[in-house]
Amino acid sequence: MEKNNIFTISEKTGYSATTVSRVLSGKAHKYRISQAAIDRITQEADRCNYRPNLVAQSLRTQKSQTIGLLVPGIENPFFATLSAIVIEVLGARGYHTLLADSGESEQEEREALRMFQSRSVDGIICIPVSSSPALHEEIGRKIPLVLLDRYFRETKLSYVCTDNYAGAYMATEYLLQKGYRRILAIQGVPASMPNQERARGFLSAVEKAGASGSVVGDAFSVDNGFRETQKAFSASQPPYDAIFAFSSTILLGTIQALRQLQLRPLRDVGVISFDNNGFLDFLDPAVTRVEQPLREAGSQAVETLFAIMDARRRSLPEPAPRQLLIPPTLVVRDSC
Amino acid sequence: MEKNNIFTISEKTGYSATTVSRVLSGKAHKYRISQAAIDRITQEADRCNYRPNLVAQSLRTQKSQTIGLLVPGIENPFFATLSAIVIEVLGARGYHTLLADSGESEQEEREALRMFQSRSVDGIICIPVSSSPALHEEIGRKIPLVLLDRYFRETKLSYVCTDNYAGAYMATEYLLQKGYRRILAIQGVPASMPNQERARGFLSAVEKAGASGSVVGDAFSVDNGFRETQKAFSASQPPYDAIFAFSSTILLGTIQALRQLQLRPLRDVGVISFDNNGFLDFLDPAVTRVEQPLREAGSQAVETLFAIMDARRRSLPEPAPRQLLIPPTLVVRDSC
DNA sequence: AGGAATAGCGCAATCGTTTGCGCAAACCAT
DNA sequence: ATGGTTTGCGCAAACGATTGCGCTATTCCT
Repeated sequence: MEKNNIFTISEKTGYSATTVSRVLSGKAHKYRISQAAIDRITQEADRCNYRPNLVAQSLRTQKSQTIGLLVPGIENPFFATLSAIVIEVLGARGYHTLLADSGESEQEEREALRMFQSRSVDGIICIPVSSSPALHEEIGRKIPLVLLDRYFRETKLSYVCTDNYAGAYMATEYLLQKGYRRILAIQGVPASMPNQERARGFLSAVEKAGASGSVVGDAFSVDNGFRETQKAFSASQPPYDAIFAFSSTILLGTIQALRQLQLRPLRDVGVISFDNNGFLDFLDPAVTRVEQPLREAGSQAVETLFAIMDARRRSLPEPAPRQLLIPPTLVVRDSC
Repeated sequence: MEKNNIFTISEKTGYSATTVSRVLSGKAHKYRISQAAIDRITQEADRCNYRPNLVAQSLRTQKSQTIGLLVPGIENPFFATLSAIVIEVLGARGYHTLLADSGESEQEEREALRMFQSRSVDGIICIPVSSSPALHEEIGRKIPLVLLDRYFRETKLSYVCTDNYAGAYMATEYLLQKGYRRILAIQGVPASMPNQERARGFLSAVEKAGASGSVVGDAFSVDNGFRETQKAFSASQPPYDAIFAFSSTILLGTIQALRQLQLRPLRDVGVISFDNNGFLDFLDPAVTRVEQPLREAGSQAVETLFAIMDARRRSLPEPAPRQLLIPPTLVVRDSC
């Protein structure tokens, strides 16, 4: 395992480490290095298969070509897809991704953010867990940071999120238009912003139409969907004619419960869901749903991050935070 | 953004940077630092909220507390779950994860591995894409490396994979035992090792029972499942009474095709699948399947990696490669 | 009292790059 | 010949930590 750095190349070629560095980092022209030197050095570099030590490079330049991505649970297909997109888009720009998973724990989130800092990542994309923006804002002052998918109500931080209000409103309107009048919405974590917005959208659509609707539940889980559905539909005369599941996990619980109760989606009760999940097409009937434009969101987040990074690099005045709400789309299938 | 390193702490406290470093990296006792110094230094460190610069630390110690994880597509729920587990287990050991996604491209895989090297990660866990082990073995000589989920037939590298042969054999036996005699297996990428093993397991079970079976298809995709199913079952007297899908994506295609052909799983044709995917429980009927023990695999991979890292650290003779095939389990549901 | 042992700490080199400055040689014009 | 540019390159100081070695007091032992 002989070493292999700019000094070894320097010795072999007779040029100084400085010149070697300049050639190999592509600054040859800027420093007017002769063609002869360039040729000799690059030739030797290939020969010994030289790769710059990125750690040393980072230390010196204070840039790591790395972005920290913090997600609350990569096993969730929603976050997995989003991560894949972010990683891909970053890769296309020559950046690597340090991925941390907070597992929905505020504690873990704090640690991950600190770790990103210690590691001097060049930027952070974060799907936050905590309810207070304090830490994020503190970190955001030092390192460019963009929130993704979730945001804080009052914050100067940039974010890119789904317009959950609009999505829920749209879904509810669709149900109403189809003739459903008594709608049960099963929500996820009540404290989370996306959930609140969905609830708000749902309720305002219901109210506007003068229909009746209630919001129940407390987690983005299959279990929660199951329990709430069972509770609501075990009466012989259920007070609802449709269900709006605020996530695909909730939906699955709902489906399971309905099946147990011998009720069929569409025929006995209208069903609509939130979330992208190709799998919903394979249920019978396929489930009508509100889909978030993940690719759009992921690349906008990266875009926004790079804008901030760029401004800081040139020490321009920080641009106004870019706070994007991307409208989701209604994917119509056969469940209502 | 005032800086905040061992020198600033050194100045504030009057101790040398050396002592500060020793205290803050927990080596105080080893170097017999006085309690007074320890107290003063840690106090100052908290006060200014000091975090060691991990980049500098890595450069000096040649350890990064980072593992490179290379997956062929994080948006695939299977890899997403596996990644989540690996990340979690690594985190519990105090390691961070640099995640790269090869997107099933050999080119990307090469670059990612090189990048890991430049970054001096302490170890690599890789779900490989390429068919030749050459590069992996080269890298593996320099950096501890473990293959996960896929492996190379003749290699000295350690790996942890599902015993796909056993899994397919088990599934096929189950079908046979249920009375199915003419089984269609729809496979994924024929060149990939897991696929070959599944095919082998399927065929040998069929042969042993003297039943009839064929293997068709060429991709782990919904589309492939759809096409092959349609092709095989559009005749009025289909030559098969059961389908074995080699992945859950293939299965979905199959379900779709059957639905179009007005055939029902279980009633008209037995269906069994490979892969973990909780969603399979929500199809109607729920799909019987061969599930891989992902948690087991993920943590065994980490375990194995650390064993190699440990041996190298103490420059012990490299232990014999650990090559694990983990038996999957049959999850019985209602589709056959 | 004299020497050895120990406790407590610091010097300076090191990891591999980058970069501000400056220096010598070559070239050009007067 | 003189002075001014331009060309091509190298010195040495960073970046922020770690660590082998050694130095000075103090304590201990006989």
